[in-house]
Amino acid sequence: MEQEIELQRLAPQLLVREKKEKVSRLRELDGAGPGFTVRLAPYPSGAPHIGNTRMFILNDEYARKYSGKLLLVFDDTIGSEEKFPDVESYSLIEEGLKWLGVKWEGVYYKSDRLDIFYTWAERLIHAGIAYVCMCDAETLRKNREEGSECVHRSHTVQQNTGYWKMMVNGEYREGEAVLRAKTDMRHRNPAFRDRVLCRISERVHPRTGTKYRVWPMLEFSWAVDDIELRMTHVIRGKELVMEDMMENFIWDRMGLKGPVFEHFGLLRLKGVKISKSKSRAEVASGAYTGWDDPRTWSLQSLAARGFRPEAIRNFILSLGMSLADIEVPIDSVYSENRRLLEPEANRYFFVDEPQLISISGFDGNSVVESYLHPDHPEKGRRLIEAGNSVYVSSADMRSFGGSEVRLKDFCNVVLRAGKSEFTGKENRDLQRIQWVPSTGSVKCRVIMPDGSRVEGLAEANVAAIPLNVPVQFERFGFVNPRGWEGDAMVFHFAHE
RNA sequence: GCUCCCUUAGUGUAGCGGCCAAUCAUGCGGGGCCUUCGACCCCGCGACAUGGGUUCAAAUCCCAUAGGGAGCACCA
Repeated sequence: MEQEIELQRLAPQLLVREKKEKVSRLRELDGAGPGFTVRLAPYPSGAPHIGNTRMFILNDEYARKYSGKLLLVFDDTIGSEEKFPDVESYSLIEEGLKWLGVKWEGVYYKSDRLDIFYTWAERLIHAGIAYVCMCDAETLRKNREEGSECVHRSHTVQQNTGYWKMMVNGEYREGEAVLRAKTDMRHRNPAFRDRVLCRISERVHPRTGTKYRVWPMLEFSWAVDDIELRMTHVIRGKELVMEDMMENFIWDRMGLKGPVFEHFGLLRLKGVKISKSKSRAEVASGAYTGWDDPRTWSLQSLAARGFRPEAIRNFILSLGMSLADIEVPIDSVYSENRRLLEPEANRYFFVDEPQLISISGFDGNSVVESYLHPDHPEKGRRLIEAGNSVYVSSADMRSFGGSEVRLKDFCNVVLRAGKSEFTGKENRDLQRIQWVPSTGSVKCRVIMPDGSRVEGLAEANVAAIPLNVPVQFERFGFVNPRGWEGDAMVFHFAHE
């Protein structure tokens, strides 16, 4: 402390703290340079949601950082009973990415590339790295547990080539045959013992119908496409590390060099439940308003709430590339967005659960003038016609009933249900509450993040505000005007 | 259970053998300002999981322990 005082006397300039750059720099990736190429691999089974944005933004951000390329590769293999591609998801994803400000060049579809996968499968068979296995799922599992090899493993290349042709030609039914990699049946990780590369599915694909029945597994399709599409890096969540091993195994055996793998840890948002399959069902049944329903947490729903894409990006970048699994409160996202909305959103009065009071001792009407934004007077003013009866919110009545409050910008009253006494117009340091006139106020319906609706009244000025430009309902929160339902104006609630 | 990963203030995060008496944001406490309980400004609080080792020197490298997470078989 003494030293600091001394330093202050001798060289005050040394004490001036430099404001560090706020932008969090992403760490450098190994081997990144000219030609840097990464890919985005969304699975088209619904709208993209906030949980998917980490992958989107990190890939986009690194592609920009290294002036590289970002390819959009729809990972639309056939999936499973629970997880299957659907046709409207493709455009939902592109729409979400555009909104997020992700820039990609080139769109690819795995479902267009089956012939390439087949060619590679044949190469693996010829190289003796892969074989057709006719064990049923149960037997396969049992053998893996025991580490024992089945008879199919020792078939010749010629036999496997024949079986493979039969698979592709439809001579086996779903579940009757798979293509497996000859990794090692005694590998320490049981899941790695002769993994399945391709399997048969008789489901209908939204893009290719029933044209193909043999579909690659994720890691095989990427072992192929990370080479074919010339990726230099793969940035993916760490839940996919085992897939790296499988891709590397294939490349090693074929004498190929693949991209550098980079991972980020799992991100959980505290207070956010996302279930894509549930959202999909509720959107389809009409229980949700659509993909803009806040309960989907889709990018469409965030846009509807008035989120700025930069807020999401700043939030994701603040987490960096850490491998640690983290749980971050959703409020962190809100505070990033508030930072952007606060200086811009105009202010209006809104009362939730309106309750009418009359003001005794106050005669006549007056016109109240308020700033659209208290910190930016240059944005102008708004006028509210005030009379001797107004609505206040029931919550304020409960909290402040009986005591003197200031009806903001208007007058002071002792707040009572029914008759409240006028106590003056001067601006004293009282609890301030919002209010709206008894006539001419606009009925509002605010859709909350949990899907519930808050009904209330807002000052008449809101009827004329542009849609989809977020405003602040003072002491209520930031809301985004979306349109009208009959005589009620509909808003989506962003956050406080 | 098996395989892999992680651990720095309440929550995130920077840190890559000496520049660390550890960064930034948020949070919390106090004060200021303002016609919002919002925003802004100022001051303060608060962390290297534990134990061993390597080294002249460890938040940083190695080992063990504890805690947390993920993956686990024909989903991506």
